[in-house]
Amino acid sequence: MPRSFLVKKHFNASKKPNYSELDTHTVIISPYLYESYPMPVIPKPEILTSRAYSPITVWTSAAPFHSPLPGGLSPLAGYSSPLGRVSPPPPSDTSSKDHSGSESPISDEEERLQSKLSDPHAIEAEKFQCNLCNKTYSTFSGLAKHKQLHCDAQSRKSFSCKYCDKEYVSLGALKMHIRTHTLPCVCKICGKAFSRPWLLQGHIRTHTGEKPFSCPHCNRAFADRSNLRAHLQTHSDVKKYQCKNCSKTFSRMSLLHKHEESGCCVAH
DNA sequence: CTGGGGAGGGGGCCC
DNA sequence: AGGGCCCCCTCCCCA
Repeated sequence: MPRSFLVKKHFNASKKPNYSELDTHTVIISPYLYESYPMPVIPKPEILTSRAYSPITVWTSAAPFHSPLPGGLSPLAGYSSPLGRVSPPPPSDTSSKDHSGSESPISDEEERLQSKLSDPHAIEAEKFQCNLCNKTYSTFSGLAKHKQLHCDAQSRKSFSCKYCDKEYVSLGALKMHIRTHTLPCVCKICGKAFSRPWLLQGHIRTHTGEKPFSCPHCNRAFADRSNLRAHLQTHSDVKKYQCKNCSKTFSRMSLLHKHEESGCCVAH
């Protein structure tokens, strides 16, 4: 079943937002790709190594998340996701690895400045100087503005997405993320749009029926390597995901979650 | 209800 | 720096 609600269709180009700064050109896969596909080769059977599985991942608040953004850098107000899926407000997105959700404590610099403010002699003795670029300002507000617009942002290497509230440490990572909003890779056959070319190529296999990933145990074939990997779990006596209470193993984390939600953990 | 397949998303690593 | 690829994950559907 097509999951069209997950992707954006660019049927009407006039409705495409103007992402002039970071947008990438729309990628149209060459017709040759629709006609002939290089057959990926699996050199050897994929055997998943069992590893310790911790069913509950706890994202600690160790990593500081500096939330205040200058007005010009704040996420677009009222932006609605083009993905169709209506998401809850970002702060509730606890699954994201990019958000710790914790507020950073007052920085040393802020503390120093606050102590200055409480000490008039200190204010008189020296100008307000940026500890990063050594620029001096006659007023605290001037320094604060400078730091907010310049040095703090640079020192954090914080690149904020203008379509959501995610932040990245590099421009490259931000550009990669923005593709998930702009979806520049469009399927020539059905018009579905994807963030990356290889996602589009995987989608094209749904049209061609190509299944280059074969199971070495049962000769089933899959169009997606991840799905083959999940399938291989079904051949294993001991599955990858284990219930910490009853030790029953499952081939997928979702099945383990269902098992736990069904009351196993309560029963013990 | 459970297990599994299909389809797709996102971050990280490597070249 | 950017693209390709890999891995892990999620969601939906169906037998």
